[in-house]
Amino acid sequence: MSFQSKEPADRMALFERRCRERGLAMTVQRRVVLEVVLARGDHPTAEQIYEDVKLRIPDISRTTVYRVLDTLVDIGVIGKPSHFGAATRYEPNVHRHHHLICIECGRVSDVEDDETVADIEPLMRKQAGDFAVLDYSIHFHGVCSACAAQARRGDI
Amino acid sequence: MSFQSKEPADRMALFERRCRERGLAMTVQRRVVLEVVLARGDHPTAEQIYEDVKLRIPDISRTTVYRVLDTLVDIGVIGKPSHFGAATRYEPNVHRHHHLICIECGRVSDVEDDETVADIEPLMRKQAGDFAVLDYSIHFHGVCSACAAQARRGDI
DNA sequence: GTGGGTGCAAAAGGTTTGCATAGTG
DNA sequence: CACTATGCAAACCTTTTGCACCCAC
Repeated sequence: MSFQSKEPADRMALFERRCRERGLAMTVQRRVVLEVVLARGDHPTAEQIYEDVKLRIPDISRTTVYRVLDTLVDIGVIGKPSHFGAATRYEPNVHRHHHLICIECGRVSDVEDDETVADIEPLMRKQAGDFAVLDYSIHFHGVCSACAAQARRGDI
Repeated sequence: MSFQSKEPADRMALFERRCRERGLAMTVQRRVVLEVVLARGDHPTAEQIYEDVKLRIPDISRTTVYRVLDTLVDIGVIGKPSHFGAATRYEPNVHRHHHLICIECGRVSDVEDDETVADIEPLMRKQAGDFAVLDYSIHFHGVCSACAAQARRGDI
């Protein structure tokens, strides 16, 4: 598990390295979008990033911001919080439970919380600080048995 | 922490009770949308639910499905997995970390994982089963200090 | 009968795509 | 100079809103 420094300068160096490795052009747009994301401490949406970038590149297009963000996530220089995809999902389960999310096929399945609660309860208190934690939900990312079997058969 | 049975019959009884308590009409649409969500073991999108419901109520409108789903979540008879909202978000953080999500203002902040990993590692293995867990991320839901302060001042 | 619920159509986000142009390596 | 990345416009997908009609209570 390689820890990546959050220092903008280091991250920018990582960005340049990754671009060279993959033969990607280091355009002004990519550089500025990355700088903007690093400069914000929060979790901005594409639109918020677009607004910030426009201050420095007034003629940039929204499309470019979307494409650049995708690229930056692909090469691992910025992150994208775990999401179930574009559309809202619904589920029969109304009590505390967690999710297994297959990174291959996207299928989501439930994990009951049961005795796990005991493991996390102290963590909830610890993480609280000045944030009052009321509940939590864990997203487990991995490969489901179906996709693993498929990969084993060589379909990759 | 009240545990709600997932048995369709029980859930339907709960639905009827909640509707009566709140003076909500028990329409065919609400009943069928609920039945459809309970009948599916997965985490369907509104569109998938709409398709299923249309088999039984061919003239139902998409709008109604959206509105009914909202209502069913409100009265707690179905769930909606934790989501950061409509738009995709991006973040500087690329290593394992978790999120505090304020249920009042929607602001998201990071929680470093650090020693927490040790607490969860056995859980990752335990939950695995035939699902190969590669990573996980915890969403903590609660009230941030700013919103708590605001509530204390009576702005609720 | 009355008020909340539904259906329709239109609009409002958010994101993606096709194609011509511009800029990087 | 070649090829990739960008910009524009239009399309697409998901969700919300306003308004008239309908039906459960």
